[in-house]
Amino acid sequence: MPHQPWAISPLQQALLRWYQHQGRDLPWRHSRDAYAIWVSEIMLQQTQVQTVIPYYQRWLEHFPTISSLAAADQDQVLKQWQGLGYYARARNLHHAARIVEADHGGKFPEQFEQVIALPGIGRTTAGGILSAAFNQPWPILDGNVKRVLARLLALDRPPKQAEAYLWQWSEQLLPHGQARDFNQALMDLGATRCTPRQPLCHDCPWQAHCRAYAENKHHQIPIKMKTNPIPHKYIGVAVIWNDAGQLLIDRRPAAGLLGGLWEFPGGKIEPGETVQDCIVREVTEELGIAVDVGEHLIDIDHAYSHFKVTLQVYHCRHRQGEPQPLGCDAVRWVSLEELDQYAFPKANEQIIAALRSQAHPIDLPPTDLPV
DNA sequence: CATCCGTGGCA
DNA sequence: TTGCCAAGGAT
Repeated sequence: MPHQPWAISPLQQALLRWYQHQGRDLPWRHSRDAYAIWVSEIMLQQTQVQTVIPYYQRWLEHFPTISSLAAADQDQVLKQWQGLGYYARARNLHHAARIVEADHGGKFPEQFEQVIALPGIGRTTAGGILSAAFNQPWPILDGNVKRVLARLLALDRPPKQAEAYLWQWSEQLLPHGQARDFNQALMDLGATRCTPRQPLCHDCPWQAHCRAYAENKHHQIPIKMKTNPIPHKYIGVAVIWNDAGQLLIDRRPAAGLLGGLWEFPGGKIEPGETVQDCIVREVTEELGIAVDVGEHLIDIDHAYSHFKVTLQVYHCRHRQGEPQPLGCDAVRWVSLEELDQYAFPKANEQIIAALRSQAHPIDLPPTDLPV
């Protein structure tokens, strides 16, 4: 802590002055509602501002209060989050809203210990909410702040390996009484000037204070960690039709990858297995039904955070057995029109688009698909 | 403490 | 086309 926490250093003043004129005008900055700011902070985790803005607006129209969110069911919540990714954020936000409703009378807590105890809220998000909503002097250390501080200090190792040190600096730099603006200013600096590639040092309020710039190292800092190659998986996916022209979808288990989202059934193609074999095996294991595999619909390449997939999607005809949720949470027959009501992963949206643009169930051969 | 967890934009 | 990167948290 500085000896005089009320005094503003030239470093702090340069940033605050810059923010006053060059700071971004973002929707959540017009609000002091802790809930609205909370929603923005969760959506902004690992996600860029321009991606978040339309989701943020729609979310607050749909769930304007903590109570309305707490009262919603998980399918509604995930439908509003569909396409944003990292779906545990939505599940945790929903869960936390119910905790606030039950334990805090529906009012977002103002004590740090109570805030950080909520699921999905860590130290940075708690500090972000409490500083933005109530101007409380809690520091933050998100990706922007890590990069800005790494350059300011000419950090000689990856920020990940110096978290405690960077937290100390974030705390030490924070002017009490102006925590709201200062934290927002730090993030704006990282997002608009001190960018990952080609930082705009000529237009940076901290140029004169920046050690990386002084040493001409701003292009090499922050130092990167070496990344491991990611695996590629091949997945057989079944678009299963019944005689009523409906499609079979299942809901993924609540935990793990894409938890709680609906999908077209399928699974990993094992070594030495054809796609058709894989699909027949998977629907037997996961749903307890027999299908005939028909025409190829589409191949979809998709990259997740730690592996890549190719989905090989085939039309199928339901032959035998009542679908059961053996390897999933739920199963349902739905019409093509009803698919809109369910939250699907991005890669599955392309399947739906292909179905809408290409085949209509009435046009499919009813009984004599090649096996 | 390393790994898991989505998606879009960019060079 | 491919890899990197972005307002992190949970386990």
